Amino acid sequence: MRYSKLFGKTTQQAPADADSVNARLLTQGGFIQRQLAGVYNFLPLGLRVLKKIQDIIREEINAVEGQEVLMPALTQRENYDITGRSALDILFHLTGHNEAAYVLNQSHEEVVTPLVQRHTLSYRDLPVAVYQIQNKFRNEPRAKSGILRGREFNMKDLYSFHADYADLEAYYERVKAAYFKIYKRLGLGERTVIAFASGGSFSKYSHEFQTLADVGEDTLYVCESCSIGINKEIIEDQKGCPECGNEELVEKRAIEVGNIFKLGTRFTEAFGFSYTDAAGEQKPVEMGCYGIGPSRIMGTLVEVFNDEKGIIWPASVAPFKLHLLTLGMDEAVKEKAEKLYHELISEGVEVLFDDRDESAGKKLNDADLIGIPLRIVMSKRSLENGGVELKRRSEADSQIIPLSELKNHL
RNA sequence: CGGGGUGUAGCGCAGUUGGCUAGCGCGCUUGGUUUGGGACCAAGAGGCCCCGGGUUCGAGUCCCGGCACCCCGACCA
Repeated sequence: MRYSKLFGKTTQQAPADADSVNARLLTQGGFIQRQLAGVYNFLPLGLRVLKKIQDIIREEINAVEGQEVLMPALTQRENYDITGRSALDILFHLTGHNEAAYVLNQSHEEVVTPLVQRHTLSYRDLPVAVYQIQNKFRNEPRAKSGILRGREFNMKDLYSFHADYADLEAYYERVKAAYFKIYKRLGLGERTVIAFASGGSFSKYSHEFQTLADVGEDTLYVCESCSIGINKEIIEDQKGCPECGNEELVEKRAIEVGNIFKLGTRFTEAFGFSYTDAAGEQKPVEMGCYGIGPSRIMGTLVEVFNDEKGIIWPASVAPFKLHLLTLGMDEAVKEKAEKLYHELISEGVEVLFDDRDESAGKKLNDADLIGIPLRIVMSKRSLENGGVELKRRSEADSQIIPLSELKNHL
């Protein structure tokens, strides 16, 4: 991609309404554009990052036999009346023709349960797990912190259905393990802990995945030897670490980046979702749900990986693999850079090529702001020194390498 | 839902004891000179001053009403 043609450029001026580091840097970098409080446009650069996050999640959920579907955002209110959730404050309500009552889904239990029910009659159809990556709508009393807490936000939600509770528990552990893999691949593994939170009706606890960060809205009590946290909601009931009993818990701020629940029969019973077992008997279906918000992950990454110059993306989610730029007006240099750009593209390397006739300061600062992990500068000076300058965004020093060695650094 | 605040050029803002042709910085356009950490000179373009009423010789400015948005708090299966 040529930066000169990219839709969504950097801006030097921070937006007046940016209330957080992620909102400011993502907006200035040309990744997102605020529509209204808690609702954002994703520009090409931002969408590339979001898709990479989604793809990592998708791969790991596919690996635990989740099957991807796409459910509607719009649903008849009746489904929420059935489960008793239509009075939820966060639910957006709409009215259609003839006063028909609709809601925008804040979560999809009310859609997925009858959907799976329609296709699951026998024990032979169980277990089954379906998921989607789609936008959720929550009428938050106050949206805040850029894309960390939106009124419309992107979410991966997985739902599993089981013939008995033991099978649900076994699958729940598999998803838990998949989640750890996901955070590791996203570069968040080291600072993300699993936390015990209130469980709802059928299990003592649910589990949250919490990334430790000062900007976080949640207060956690962390056992540093087990990397386990306890949510503030339940600290009264839970004395000490549930794993090792350690009572020396450290208070920390964290961003909730995932949440998994054993729902039991809370929703399946409401819809009368049962199945016929091998003996011909009707049995209740046990259900679990598992969420991760890719857009919130994106915001979290910016909160955690930045410096005074801008974003420092982990390689796994960076919008491009390398940022190539020329300095100076020398025509021979420009031609050589064009040639390199075409070579890289033909080899399938994701490259952002800043081909603009801009000053060195502007181009280098833009590269720092955008935060692509690897920066390649080609200039008269670099060529005289034997090649191109290579610099990692996460490191202070650069080095000159011969063009022929560039591939070894990708 | 309480409390506070803001709507003026693409962005950030000034102008508000009523008064001239509504300004500044950045950005944008054109030409020229530049090019290793946000260059310089020159010439330009760009405004329903949130909306609707009212007062007045005269309203961005005052009054009434509305709308939108932002921040803090409460809230966040």
